[in-house]
Amino acid sequence: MRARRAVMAGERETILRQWEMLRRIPRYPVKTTTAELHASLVKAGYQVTKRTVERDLERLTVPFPLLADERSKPFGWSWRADAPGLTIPGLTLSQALTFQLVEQHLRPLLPPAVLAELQPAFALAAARLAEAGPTRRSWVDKVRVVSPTQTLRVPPIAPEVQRTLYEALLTDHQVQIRYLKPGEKSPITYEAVHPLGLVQRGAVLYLVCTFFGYTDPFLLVLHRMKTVTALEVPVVRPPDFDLDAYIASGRMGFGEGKTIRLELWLDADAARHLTETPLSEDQRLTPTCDGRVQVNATVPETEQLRWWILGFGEKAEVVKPIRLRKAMAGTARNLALRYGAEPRQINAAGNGAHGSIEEAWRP
DNA sequence: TCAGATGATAAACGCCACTA
DNA sequence: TAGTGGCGTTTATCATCTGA
Repeated sequence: MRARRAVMAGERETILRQWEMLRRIPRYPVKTTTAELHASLVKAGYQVTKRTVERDLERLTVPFPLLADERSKPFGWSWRADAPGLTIPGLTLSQALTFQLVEQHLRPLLPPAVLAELQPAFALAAARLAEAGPTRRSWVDKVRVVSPTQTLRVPPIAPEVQRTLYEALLTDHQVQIRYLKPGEKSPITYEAVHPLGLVQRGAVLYLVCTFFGYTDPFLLVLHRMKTVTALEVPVVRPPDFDLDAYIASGRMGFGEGKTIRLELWLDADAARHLTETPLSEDQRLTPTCDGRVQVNATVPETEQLRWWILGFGEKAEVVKPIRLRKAMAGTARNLALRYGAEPRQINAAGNGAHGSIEEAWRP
């Protein structure tokens, strides 16, 4: 009886040690050696010989997808690249769901190498949701992220371009980019581009970068890049550059980084959502005498702001700044011209007739 | 200067004895 | 009886030497 108990204690020790070993073996292409594993286990308090580690590895290769690179000594041990993750305790349903959401929505932003590393976790999450049964599996069908604006198709990005650029961004190295500007027939070459950040805006991925020795950040669109070549030269970051501050300045909305004090009159129903999702920290909403709502807020002056206001149609009226009001009035005039003309007239005249419609429109 | 030979060292593995 | 340590053998790698 006492002997059996001692054997069981030994078995438990062996299982714990082998479990520790499995945790210490990296995923391919990273490898570890028997000596490294042995040193690591000894450090963790498992006083065994290297010979035992060798035997353990040999045994574990049968039930687990382990690889031994025997092309040279010492052998390199690793988990197979496609091996499922080894996690105890297993993923909870909410963790599995989170992984699925991450996979769906961050895939365009994650470097291919990072995605490859996370692939086993994604597979584990999918398996966890699948094994939860039909009722729980429907979780996946119950959660969606939708765009508040018109959905556009994602433009294709060359995998090699994306891989090289992400790698350079991760390791802070300069790149050479062949870039096809819209309307151009042949690409131009930017010799030494300093990647500073990556921003997804709707369906488009932008590289925030500097080049030509300028410190003012510039935007390049990933799907217009024809080739990206990594350079062995470190990135020089502008000392005061901050990606969050850059985005907050409104540059991603195609502005000049200026802010304006906006006064906008909105129909009450159109203004309702601003009570829950304000335009800015200092936003003020004031009812007007004609039943509308006066919105005052400090916002970046961008094209995106104009598109947002135009999206309300006749329900929005810009009061201040005057410059923006005039721009909106101009857009409205042109719209009235377009919609006032018969489609046949537009086809015949190319851009339509103006006279009577121009006169009929009163700001 | 370079290719081949040689020796030292390290790693892998087989085998045997011990132990709980 | 399974797990382990330890020893001997085999093999690979690397540094050094030698001769063309």
